[in-house]
Amino acid sequence: MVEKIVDRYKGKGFKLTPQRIAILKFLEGNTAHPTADDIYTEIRKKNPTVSFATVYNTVQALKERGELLEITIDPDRKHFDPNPEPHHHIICSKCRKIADIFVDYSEALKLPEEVLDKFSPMGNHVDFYGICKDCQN
Amino acid sequence: MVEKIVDRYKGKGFKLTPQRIAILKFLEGNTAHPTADDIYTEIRKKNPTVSFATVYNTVQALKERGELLEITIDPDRKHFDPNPEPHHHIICSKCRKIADIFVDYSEALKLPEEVLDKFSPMGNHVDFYGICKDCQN
DNA sequence: TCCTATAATGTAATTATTCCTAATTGAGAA
DNA sequence: TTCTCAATTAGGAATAATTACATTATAGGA
Repeated sequence: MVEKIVDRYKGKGFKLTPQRIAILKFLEGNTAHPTADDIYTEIRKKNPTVSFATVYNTVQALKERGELLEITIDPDRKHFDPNPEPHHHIICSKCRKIADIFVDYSEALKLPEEVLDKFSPMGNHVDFYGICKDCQN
Repeated sequence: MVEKIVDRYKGKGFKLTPQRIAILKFLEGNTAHPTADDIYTEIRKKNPTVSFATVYNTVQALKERGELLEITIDPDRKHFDPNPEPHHHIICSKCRKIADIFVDYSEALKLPEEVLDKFSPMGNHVDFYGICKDCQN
């Protein structure tokens, strides 16, 4: 797994450090939509000196490379999604759990003329709100 | 205008104070999607003693009554929309301006079975991203 | 192995928001 | 109109999330 990560970033102007590798390993295939604090807390278990600054620096660097999405569905904090494929999310209004929605709605999401007169659209994201089964008891 | 506001809230368990009336007046018909700070700054011009706590208390109370929407499209700060009708938004990635989109996409926004197995959806909101004409120069 | 640009760290600073509490006040009851 | 009390206020302190910065360390190419 580390080799895969090394291969992926080798010679791409992305300096691989133990801290970054730890963060990348944690994010790899992670569908839990962690917050910065989630990442920090997890990484600290094995790398107790990693700072928040490094976590934020790294997610920022990944965002700029288009390899990480910043999710704004939760008004309380940012969540991150290491799956950069365009997709959507649903959040449980009670426990704040977030799940992925892999449906391409772009055909349906047409904008009216009066908006197109004022904006050139570049993308979209659908927030769904609901209650998860776990919270319905 | 003040009379309209008084009529609307009279006897509804929502205590009308001068501060709240000032905030309500500012929000009435406001399509600029102000932040808490925008509201605070504006209200302070005529009511220099109003505090942030009052602004937050008031938007919270309005949110709970379903008269105000909290917009999460901007990762940097919350914006508020005094139009409680379900609608969507587009934000300019450069100047952060937000505009309303009055289109009902709910017919198209169906969720796949595997999501419905885990969540009972209650609503949705579409974030559009783009560049506004003002910023294209 | 050496060099250098880049990254990490720790801390301080910012920003956004919430909490706390004593004092005040709106609005219904008398 | 006056009284009463629960709701609301101001203001500052507390919290949380994020960013900035100066210094130190190190990854990775020469």
